[in-house]
Amino acid sequence: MSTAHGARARARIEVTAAIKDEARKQLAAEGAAKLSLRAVARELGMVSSALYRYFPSRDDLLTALIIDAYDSVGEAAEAARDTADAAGPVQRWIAVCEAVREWAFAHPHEYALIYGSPVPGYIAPDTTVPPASRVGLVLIGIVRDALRGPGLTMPPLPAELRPEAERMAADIAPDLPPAVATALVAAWAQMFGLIGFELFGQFHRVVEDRGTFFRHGAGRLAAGVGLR
Amino acid sequence: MSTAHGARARARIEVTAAIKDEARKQLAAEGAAKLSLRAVARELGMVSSALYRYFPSRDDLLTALIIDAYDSVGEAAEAARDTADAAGPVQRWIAVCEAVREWAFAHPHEYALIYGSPVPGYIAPDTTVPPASRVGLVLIGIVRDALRGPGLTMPPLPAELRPEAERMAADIAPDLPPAVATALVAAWAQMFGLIGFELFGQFHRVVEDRGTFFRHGAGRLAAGVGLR
DNA sequence: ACTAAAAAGAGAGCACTGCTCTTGCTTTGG
DNA sequence: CCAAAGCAAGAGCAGTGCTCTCTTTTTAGT
Repeated sequence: MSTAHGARARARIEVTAAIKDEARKQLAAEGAAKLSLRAVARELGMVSSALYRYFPSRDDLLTALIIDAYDSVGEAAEAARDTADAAGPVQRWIAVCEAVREWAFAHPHEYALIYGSPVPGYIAPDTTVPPASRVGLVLIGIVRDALRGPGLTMPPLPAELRPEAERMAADIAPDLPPAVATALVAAWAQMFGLIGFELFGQFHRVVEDRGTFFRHGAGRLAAGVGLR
Repeated sequence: MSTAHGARARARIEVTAAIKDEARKQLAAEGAAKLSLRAVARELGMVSSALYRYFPSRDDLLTALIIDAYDSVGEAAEAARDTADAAGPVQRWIAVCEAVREWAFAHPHEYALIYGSPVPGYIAPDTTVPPASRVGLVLIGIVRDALRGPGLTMPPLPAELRPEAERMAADIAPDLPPAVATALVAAWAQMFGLIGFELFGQFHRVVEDRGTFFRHGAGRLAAGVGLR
């Protein structure tokens, strides 16, 4: 077991969690750029150098927060999918999109951390890949179900894109037609375009009734993938 | 004239430009977070406090760079529109999208500055609004031209979105049908979703032939607005 | 059960940051 | 011609990430 190694290992887990919690608090309050190791340590009543026993650098702390954020938004998407279980594919798609949007507005700085500009010089380790895929996998699942249920309207696929479309489909969802997989990836990115523009203020003085606007946009994305 | 105020005013303009140039250099090299007033001053052979005569704070320098970046990408979009003058609306739309994408990859840190996460605590002054509108205005212009030329396929507009759609159209392009204006705003945000995801590494191990993928995506956005 | 090794905390220190304040010098305009 | 405004320089403050050394505590092997 992981608790087999006595009191020290247990303490380590607790301290690590406390550091992440405090860091998340500061992240939510001030954003990633103002997240300070020294401030975290100060708040926890420890000296700054002691913190380096748990996270070798500020970037490592950020990486931990990034993974947690991906898991958090992924969980929100999965929960929305499960709640809208009985509804049709389009309704479930929209429900998931709205859940992601709501998560983004509840955790703006964490959203910025994972979907905004990457911290300069920072390179995400491969550890972040699986958590980062969760939202995409939810969307893939909805389309997959639709394929076995009411079917899909096949999106267009020009000849020049066919090789890449087949490669992508084989990579991310071998049971989906290449045209659908391609449209899905595009819709996935476009959804975050809508959310990001709204969250980062680009809709200022442009869109007012943003909830309705987004709901309609999400529906059109679903149509673009072929859901009906 | 602006040169009426003698040598001192001229020097001020030159020094201001030199500061912005050096700042842009550092921005391109290391990103906004590592842009340091002291380093800029050092490189220019002046002491850091002297720089505050030109920009009252780091944020003010960033604001100047943001405005320049918006103007730069706007200019790129306008140039692409003018070059593709003879082509049809869809071709011109795609040309503009590709120009924006190319600008983004030529100036990744400037792109992150204006379309990525806003600097925490930073609030964009209204001075940035007109430059920020230029890309959108180019897209509006293409759709407007299409309306007077080959016509448009009207995008769907649900009843619940009609009031907001009419508000938006009146605000940004009174000569466009509300359904078109709404689809246009969405397509505008979605295009930056595609570009941002590619630029910020979300397509890592997902999309390989990204140029072809984007070209097709831009075309589908055009279709979503009703261009044909 | 004892001891060598590993882990953890504390503190000082380095090089850097944004920003302020004071002190002189130079250009400008009445 | 001379006061006023503009500008540069330097010192200094409070903060940052990170490293190094020193001491104490806990673990693990014989």
